[in-house]
Amino acid sequence: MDRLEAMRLFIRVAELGSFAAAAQQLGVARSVVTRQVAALEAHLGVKLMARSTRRLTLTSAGTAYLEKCRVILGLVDAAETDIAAERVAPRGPIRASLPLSFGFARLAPLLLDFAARYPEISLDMDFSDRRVNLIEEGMDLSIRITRRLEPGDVARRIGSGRLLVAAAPDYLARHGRPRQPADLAHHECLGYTAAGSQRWSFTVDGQTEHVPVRSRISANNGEVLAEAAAQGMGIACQPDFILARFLDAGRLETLLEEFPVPELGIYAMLPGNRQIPHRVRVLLDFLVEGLA
Amino acid sequence: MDRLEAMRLFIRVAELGSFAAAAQQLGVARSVVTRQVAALEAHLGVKLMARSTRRLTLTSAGTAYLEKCRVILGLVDAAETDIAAERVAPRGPIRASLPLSFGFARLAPLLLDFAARYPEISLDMDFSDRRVNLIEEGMDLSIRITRRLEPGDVARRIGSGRLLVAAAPDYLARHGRPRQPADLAHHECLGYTAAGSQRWSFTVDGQTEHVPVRSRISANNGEVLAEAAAQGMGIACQPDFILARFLDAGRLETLLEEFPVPELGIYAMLPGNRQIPHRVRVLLDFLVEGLA
DNA sequence: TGTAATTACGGGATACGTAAAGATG
DNA sequence: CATCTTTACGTATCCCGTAATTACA
Repeated sequence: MDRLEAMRLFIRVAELGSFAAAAQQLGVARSVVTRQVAALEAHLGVKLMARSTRRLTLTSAGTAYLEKCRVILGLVDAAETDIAAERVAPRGPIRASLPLSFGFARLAPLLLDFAARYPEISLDMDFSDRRVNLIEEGMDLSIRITRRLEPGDVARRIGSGRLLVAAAPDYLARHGRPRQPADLAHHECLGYTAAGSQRWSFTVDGQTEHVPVRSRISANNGEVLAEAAAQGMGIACQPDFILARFLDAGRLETLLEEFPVPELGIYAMLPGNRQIPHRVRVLLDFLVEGLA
Repeated sequence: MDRLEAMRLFIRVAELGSFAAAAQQLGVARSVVTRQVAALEAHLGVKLMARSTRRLTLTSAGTAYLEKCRVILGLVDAAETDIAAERVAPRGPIRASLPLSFGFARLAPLLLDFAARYPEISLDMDFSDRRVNLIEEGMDLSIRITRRLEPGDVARRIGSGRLLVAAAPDYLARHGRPRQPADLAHHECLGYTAAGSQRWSFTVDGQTEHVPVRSRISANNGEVLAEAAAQGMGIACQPDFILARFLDAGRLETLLEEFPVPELGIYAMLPGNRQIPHRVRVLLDFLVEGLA
């Protein structure tokens, strides 16, 4: 039984004081009203109204229930009205800051689809890897790929990634294949930024170990480092979505797979002090679905 | 579609992050869950969750709607829990004050039925016609028959009555039959209390007219006055429920029917300053139904 | 006796479960 | 390829509207 519909009928009957009038007003047969209200009463185990052919009176239970039905149906309608606002064609500009490498690797095709799908939204994308202060910059969102959020961050997780360690086949042929994380100390390691000493993290025997690695080359762009590794310049540790095409092409192969690297979260950092515009929520939904 | 059920499923899916888990937990087929959520989305015109075979994420609309669903279903459950309280067998004493005449005419059989129906309720009835102060007397209810309530009264209308003017056939044969209200001035009029001068009200040409009538006999008991009229002592103006058995027996016949007398309300006066006990509400419902 | 509520009943829509198909990691 | 979601499909159930029945003033 559809209880919401039954409640709607019950309210009308109570308001109009008549089954027949309620039936006519709602455009259904009289028997429907009778049965729905009777079913409601059966479900509750209580008579809601004392009826005769002439007069109709709510019982005390009916009076109490009537008010609750009004509240409930009001909330249902309100919820649907709010949802309806989500359906209007979103429009306006979205200013976003995206990591360059991630942007090219995964976001660009998605954003093209999005632009085609929502022609009324203009995208103002800043493909830089610098950290952006959302509020001062007036940005709507900034995508950040990180192991964990920091306290105070307001963000929505829109996807996941995993760091992989990989090198070119001929590099491995020349320098040997590392068998465990500690072996990396003897190799040129191509990680994110921060030249000189770095520490990469691995899970060894269920424990996270931080292994110091040597790196002479650094860059703030994963694509560049992946390309460097593919050319045999060293061992790269980069997210799967960056390495994917190199791996597919056979230019890189993964290493140390039995020592997993912590998962990366892909987050849309949001301004915490203002309402998220509808068009931004639409974009986020779109990205979540596209990155799934 | 049963939207409440769909909302319940949607909540479970969102909580468990899986259609299959929700289906198993609720003991329905997976396809049911899929269809219900899809139907909900179709009804709202919005995708509530982005799903893949591995990961399931609420959209922004879904997040907002989820909270509303929780509130709504919580209210529905609360309403049904409250109603359930109405089902427990009522018990305890009810102290009531009843007009003697009305009590005998109409209430006595109802109260007998009530006592049989609810053996755990004891009835402490004060059959007097004096006006009772509910609060000071500790009464649960006091039945009053009146044209209208006074400001500040707290009451529930439990029935209706109508004043009828009637006299015995042989009285009419001896004194003549009044044709209009003004004719009553020449008759002994048996009304409620207040001996000497009284005014009875009639509707004449759509206007309410107050007709002065003469009365030498008064009583605070309608049965007594009706009996007096039946014995040819005058013309009675009493509620239909009192005159009924005299009329049925042919001992009285009605007069001036084309001049209607205002309707009477039968009210259960209630204490306004405390909660009405469940057993009293049950009695009121019972009386409403019995008097309909 | 007439009006309103209820019940009976037949046809049609709807919803379920099983099972196959599709998608995804 | 294993798992989860979705779709296809046949069946059973439910629900509606018409019409007969009952209750009440």
